[in-house]
Amino acid sequence: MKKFSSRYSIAVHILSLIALSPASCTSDFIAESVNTNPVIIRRIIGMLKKAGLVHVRPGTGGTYLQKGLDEITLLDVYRAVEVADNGNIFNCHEETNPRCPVGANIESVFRTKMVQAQSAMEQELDHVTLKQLVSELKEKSGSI
Amino acid sequence: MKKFSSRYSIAVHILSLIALSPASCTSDFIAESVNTNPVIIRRIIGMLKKAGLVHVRPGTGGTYLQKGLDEITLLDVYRAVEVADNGNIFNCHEETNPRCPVGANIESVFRTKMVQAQSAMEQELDHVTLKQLVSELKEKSGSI
DNA sequence: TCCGTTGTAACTATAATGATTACATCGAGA
DNA sequence: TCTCGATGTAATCATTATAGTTACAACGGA
Repeated sequence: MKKFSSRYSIAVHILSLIALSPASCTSDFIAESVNTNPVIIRRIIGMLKKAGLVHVRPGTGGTYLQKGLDEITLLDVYRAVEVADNGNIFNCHEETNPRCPVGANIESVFRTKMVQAQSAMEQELDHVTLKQLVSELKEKSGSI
Repeated sequence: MKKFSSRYSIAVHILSLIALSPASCTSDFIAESVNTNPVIIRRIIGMLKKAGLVHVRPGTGGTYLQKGLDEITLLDVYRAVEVADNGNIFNCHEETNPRCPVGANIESVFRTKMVQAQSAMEQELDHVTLKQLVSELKEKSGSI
């Protein structure tokens, strides 16, 4: 199947870099760490900006977190870059046959279950702050 | 972003139909309730068969559940039709810069968090059996 | 044997993703 | 003020998953 795009992991990567070295974070620098094109980085930063997570000074730039590291959760980042129209990650086929007892009711029953499952996932994401994640990165790298 | 395909909801639809009226379940009949092409149905039934959830008699057909209704959970169905190579729904960008403290460690840290979130979702799916779901369908439709 | 059904292959259209080039614009510093 | 480095964004392209459709071989009960 189709997974989530790598936008999400890249967004977390970007925010971690900003948290650790706010000075030198140009899109070129970040792109080198992520190993992709600077435009990809700028696009994702644009989403993070729109979500109010970072502030960017145009021109000779500079990107800063707009909240504290412990105020940003993985759910915030997820919502910033992986937004479906209504937020539901589970698709349900529509326009089923209304004269069939299953076709008439499958959508509402199925959706209810999926909302519960998705909520469970999002709660997990909401429990992890960027602060925790960055401190784990520091541990692993030993330095910095 | 990209949602899960509608294969999943269609698979649940198919299994519900089989549970309710095992006799008349040809792919044409099911396709009419789902409102799609019979080939789509046959493809999905093929996946359910491969997962050991149903048994199909070729030729002048007939499709039957291979387990009890209360032995099949929404997680079983999910795994039958929405399988990613390694089962992970969250993608992580790879080949990051190993000389960067973030690039070198982001993948393992990120993956750990995502596995937890995904597990929470799958546990929810595992708690719902087809039996429950079908009984809710019956309630809603009043009849059958 | 006949006919309805399944099992698949092949093809098309659509959409999301990721990469890339190009360029207008901004703003700090010389 | 002018230059230069950086951002913001449009446009294009290749790749991939999904969904729909046609076509046809093969199966098996009546």
